[in-house]
Amino acid sequence: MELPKKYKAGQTEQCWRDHWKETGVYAWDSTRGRDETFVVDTPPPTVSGSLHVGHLFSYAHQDFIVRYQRMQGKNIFFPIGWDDNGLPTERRVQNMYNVKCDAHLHFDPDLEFKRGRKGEPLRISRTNFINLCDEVTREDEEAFRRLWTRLGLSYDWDEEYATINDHCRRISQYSFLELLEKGEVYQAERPVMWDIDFQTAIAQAEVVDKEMRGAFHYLRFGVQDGDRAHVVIATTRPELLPACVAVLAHPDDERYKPLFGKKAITPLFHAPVPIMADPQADPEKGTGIVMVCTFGDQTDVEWWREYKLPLRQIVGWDGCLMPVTFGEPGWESADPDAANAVYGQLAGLSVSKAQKKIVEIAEATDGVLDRPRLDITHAVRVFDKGDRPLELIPTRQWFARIMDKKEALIGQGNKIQWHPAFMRTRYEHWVEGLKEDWCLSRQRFFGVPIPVWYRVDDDGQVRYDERIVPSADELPIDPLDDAPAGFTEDQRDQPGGFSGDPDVLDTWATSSLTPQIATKWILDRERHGKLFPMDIRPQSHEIIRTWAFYTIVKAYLHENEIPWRHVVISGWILDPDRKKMSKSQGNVVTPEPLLDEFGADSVRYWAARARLGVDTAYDEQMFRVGKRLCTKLFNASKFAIGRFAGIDPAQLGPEAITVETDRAVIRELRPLIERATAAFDEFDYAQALSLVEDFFWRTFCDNYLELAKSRTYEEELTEGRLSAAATLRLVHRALVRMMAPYVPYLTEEVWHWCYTDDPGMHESVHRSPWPTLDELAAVPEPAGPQTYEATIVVVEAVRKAKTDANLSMSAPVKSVSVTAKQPVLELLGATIEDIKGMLHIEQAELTEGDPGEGLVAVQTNLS
RNA sequence: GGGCGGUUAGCUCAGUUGGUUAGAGCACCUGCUUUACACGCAGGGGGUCGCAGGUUCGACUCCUGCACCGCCCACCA
Repeated sequence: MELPKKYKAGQTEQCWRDHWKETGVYAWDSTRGRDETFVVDTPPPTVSGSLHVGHLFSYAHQDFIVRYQRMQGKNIFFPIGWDDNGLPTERRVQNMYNVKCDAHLHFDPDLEFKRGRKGEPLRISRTNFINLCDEVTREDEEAFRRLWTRLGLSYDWDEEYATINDHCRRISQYSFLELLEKGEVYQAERPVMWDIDFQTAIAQAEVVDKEMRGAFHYLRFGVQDGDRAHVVIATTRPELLPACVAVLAHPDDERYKPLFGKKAITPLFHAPVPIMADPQADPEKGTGIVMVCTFGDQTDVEWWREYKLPLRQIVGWDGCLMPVTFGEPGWESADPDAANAVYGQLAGLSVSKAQKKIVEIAEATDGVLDRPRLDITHAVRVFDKGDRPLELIPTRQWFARIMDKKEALIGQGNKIQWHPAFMRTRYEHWVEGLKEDWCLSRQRFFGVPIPVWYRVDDDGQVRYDERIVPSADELPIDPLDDAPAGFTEDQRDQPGGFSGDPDVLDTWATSSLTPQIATKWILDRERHGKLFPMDIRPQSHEIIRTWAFYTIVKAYLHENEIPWRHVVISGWILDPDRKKMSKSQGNVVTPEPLLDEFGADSVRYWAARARLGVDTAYDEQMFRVGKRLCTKLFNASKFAIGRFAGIDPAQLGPEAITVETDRAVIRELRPLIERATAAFDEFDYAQALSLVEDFFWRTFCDNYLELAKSRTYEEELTEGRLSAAATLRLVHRALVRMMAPYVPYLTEEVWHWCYTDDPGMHESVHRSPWPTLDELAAVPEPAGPQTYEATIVVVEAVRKAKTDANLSMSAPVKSVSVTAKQPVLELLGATIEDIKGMLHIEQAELTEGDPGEGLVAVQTNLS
């Protein structure tokens, strides 16, 4: 056999990719049982984002675990999907094609689109829009597919899905309908968190804090029938003054006690509002008395509900102030003309402009402002994909009941093993901190339509309480394009007809079903039963509150189950300044050039060095280290295999291992296998790698290969040469397999040089069994436990002597005298010939005696 | 404000249930063309393990407090 001279990663990778594809080495076997199957709930990457090295990192982690499990004989279910629905894609499609989705339009199958079209945005139906999104994401998916394949991720590509395809829509809509049927999903009209740019409701999980500049404005409210003329209220939202419905202070607050039960008069709008006592009012904040508006913040909503205050909504869906008229019912004012004169200047303005305007007006009006404003910086709530602060706007939305299940959901979290374990706490705290039911509906387009129609009564009013739902076998449907059974399209939005729900589901409502999507759930209950609950969910920590949480919710609501037994959490890749890599930060490193330069195996090595849950600073040096390991493995393999290649494998069984040095190194291999296996069983691929790498480099290459080398060059097929050859084969074959999860290309290459036909092994290293102690059981233990250690002590002493004399390792040594106590001396007697051969020692003298400190005392005589 | 992580060599990180002299890789220094590999080999320098207490025969490891860094959550009149 002619082995290649140099290791070239790029050339071999493509060859093995093709080979794996042809042989179906990563395919799931649907006939095998659940207990011998390892099931992964793979995260479907958001395809509209840009690719960066962080992707390689966490996806490699999953693959290490999966490849180990596969070598443990497990039937692997490792699907891959693409998360393509959602806002980022919508935005890109709108810009690319200059289109705008209009939910009132109908699907036009003949519509054609051109990129970069000028002029007014073309209004198109939801179905047309979704098709367009679908088209665009297909290109992105291709980029991911190429990258994942290059990285050597061992997916079963037959299980590929995309969250917007018919299958996912079917599963997602079915989930919604089943929960509706169970009463776990309901519709309600209530104030919800609302993004004024995307003009949609959002859920608590999508809210983030953002530091923004603001100011306290001190407004003088009049007091009816009071001893004092006014109270001063501090507010950061003066533009909401027209929406003020009450004024509150703490019941024990002496400053305001006398005012409770009386009415305050709002400045500028002259609206009488009740002054009430409430323990939630904090005397320390602002001036200790607060105005309740519909709605400034979550507490306003609570007070509004508790005290059944009237609704005075002024902020519309677009974040602009709506027209209202003071003096009309619900808009009391002691001076409607003055109020309307002021409000007339605000109506139509955005909240931020309205704020500026009302402050101007207040400044120009006597007795409104009590003192100059106080500039502050404070955190406000914004949509995680948005920019401007959220508003609370009363709208009709769909919700899933989760508030009544917090305890149960924490219980579900406790049944799951989290890796690292402390990540469970994040989950728990998130569930404990939930404030509202999960808002499921979004006023968006590229998503899974809510599969509901409503009756329209004879007066043309939509009757939201009279729902029409499709049957399971009709799914997926789009209620804006499909008519419900028993109706025809011309009855849409007509008196006596029907109307389709215009909204789509939260993307998480679909993403939370990745297990059910992959198992095919309702479509194939038997298959679902074989795969669910799954074994692991790999993901990153920032989506514990979304993806992990919602998936646990769905599994609980549908089947009262946990979705998976383990959650494994990867850390982030940070840039060298320890900032998270993200497109918006402009600090991303694109992955393809790295794969070109270092090869997939080296990049995987870099990923494998990082433990679960630990953020890692990007360091290109690690790719070089990985590449070095690959080169070393290549060269050592070439050498080791070359030393036994000409010998009939039948002669190289465990019974051939007769020399003490060989038995000693195999004794060292045993704990390595045990410890690496234990680490991998805990998903600690980083620890396993560190153990294997250390053994490979130091014990195998630096020491054992050199010790055995002289015997392997013996001309006759002596017992010593046979023993060395058998040991090289046994140890090397184990090490290649233990490195296979990390460096799949190179190990497959090496495997194919000589191990494919071994009994008990597989054609592919990736289907060959992970090493076990059983493989070594037939090799006897060395005479004593310290053979290897004592031998290395001697070797190191002689090496040091050579180095101190600035000599080459091949320089001859006249003599070495070794002093040790009897049992150790005897062990050394069995390996001394190897030591002599390794270090070119002419004469060695073993003397019984006290070595002083240490196991062995060594005296080296160089010349 | 609450919580969760972290703080070990110049850098990046290991350190198994407390037990000799705290490890690795990178970087640095010295030497070595040695028939697998100079992408290598051999050797070396470099750390009072964030700070202060405590428990213990013994603490990087356990407890308490503090400081700093990161993250999560909350507040945000």
